[in-house]
Amino acid sequence: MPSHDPIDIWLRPERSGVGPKPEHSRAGIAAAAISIADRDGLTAVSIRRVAAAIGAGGASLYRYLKSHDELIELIVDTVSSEYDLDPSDEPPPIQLLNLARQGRAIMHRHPWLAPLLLTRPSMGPNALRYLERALSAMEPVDMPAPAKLQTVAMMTAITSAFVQNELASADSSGTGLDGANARLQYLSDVVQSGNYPFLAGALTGQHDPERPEEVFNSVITNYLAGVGLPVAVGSA
Amino acid sequence: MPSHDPIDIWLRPERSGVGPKPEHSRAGIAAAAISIADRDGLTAVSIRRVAAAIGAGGASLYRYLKSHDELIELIVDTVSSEYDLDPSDEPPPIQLLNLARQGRAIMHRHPWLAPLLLTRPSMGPNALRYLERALSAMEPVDMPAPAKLQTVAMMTAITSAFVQNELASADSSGTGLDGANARLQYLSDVVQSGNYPFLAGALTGQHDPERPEEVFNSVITNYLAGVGLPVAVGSA
DNA sequence: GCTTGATTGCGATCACTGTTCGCAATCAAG
DNA sequence: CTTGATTGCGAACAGTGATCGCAATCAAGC
Repeated sequence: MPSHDPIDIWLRPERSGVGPKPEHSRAGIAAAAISIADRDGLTAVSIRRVAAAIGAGGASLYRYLKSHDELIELIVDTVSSEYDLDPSDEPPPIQLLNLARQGRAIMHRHPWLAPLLLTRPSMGPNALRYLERALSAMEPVDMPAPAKLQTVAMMTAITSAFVQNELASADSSGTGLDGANARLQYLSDVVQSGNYPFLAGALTGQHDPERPEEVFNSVITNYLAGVGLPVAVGSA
Repeated sequence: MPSHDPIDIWLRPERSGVGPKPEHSRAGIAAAAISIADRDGLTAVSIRRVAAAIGAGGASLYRYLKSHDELIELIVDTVSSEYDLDPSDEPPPIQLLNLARQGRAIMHRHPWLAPLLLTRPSMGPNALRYLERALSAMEPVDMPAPAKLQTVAMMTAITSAFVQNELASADSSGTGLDGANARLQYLSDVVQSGNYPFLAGALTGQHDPERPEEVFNSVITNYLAGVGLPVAVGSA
């Protein structure tokens, strides 16, 4: 019966102006939730914890949000405001690459973001501004508009996937204690079992210290070139 | 303090052979959990529901799994057995594309899979077999082994991202009732607001009925070509 | 054959979670 | 100054992951 879509939070006005003044705001709630997520992970972002962080009772948050899903929607859109969307006159692929690199930076700042961006549509005002900016960057490109939309969506999806890979491998090599021990033990077993010769070779070969930044650039550039936006020439 | 990594499930033997015979098995648990996830979504896969599905008490599952995370790890690896990994003598990019297409099919069969594959490492035996198979397909390719690993990881990541996009847009256009109404209402507002002219154009332009299958093929092919595996020539 | 001890099944329980309800307090509108 | 919508929130409910303790089981050792 109630549609409780994660979207209509953007249709509902924040205040209604009749009752007592709200003691909090969506922005404040979002800020508290983001700081909790940054410090303790996304699962720590519960209604009660966020409420406690702004000095409110648990049930009070439901005066500002209809559900926990809307809280997530809210923080996703809020961090999307960290994009610098100033116009530029560089060629389209360069502009898109720039947007993707900003996205990567934001996802590194907020490690919980990357998974969310892939799972949900995310249609808040900041996400819309981002989309609009990307589409305006592709204005001179000869391509049907829906295809442009698809291209942007795929680019951010690839970015998110790339960052998730980065974060996952950073985790496994990070602590060096309990987690890494079990993992190394396991992989060592895998290598020594002899059942996976190629994998063994790939795991024993030492990593080149290749800059992930460069790898990311080439991944995005390659994708864009594949859909018809080479960095060299601006039009098809 | 206990390491409860989601990995050591693969190090632990399933049985210990002393006490009474277990009434269930990891395979049975996995099958029940997968069927629940397929029907009611991933969030419905709770310890108690899976236990009830196999006719067991809630706490009994902890004799087979150390945590809910391990249950997820288990079902992810179990559906990974749906890959057909028979060897082939086709050129490497073709083989990789074939693997990616199988991955897409599996993720369509199990809509909860795509998000999971991106979030977790997933190092179970079936995942390892898949990796080994992909690496063996790239044997003739002149590329450092760790880079090959990265390439495979990125390919499955892109596949997962692509499928998540597919599933998300299928959802929004599917039911036509409560959800779609709010979404259409919202997008209509966005278009009519005039704040997002490019977005408005992209949304009003009608979708080409382009086959998603073809789009997927070209996305993967483009990526592979970008990392140095064009479909035309097999070696660098 | 019997004892021993590890192992299974599981009801009860704890600490959480999202969410709803009801009620007192507030404050703009008429 | 009354009215009525709105806020804040304690209490409660259903479900979650996880732990503990105990009865039942069953292979190994004597």
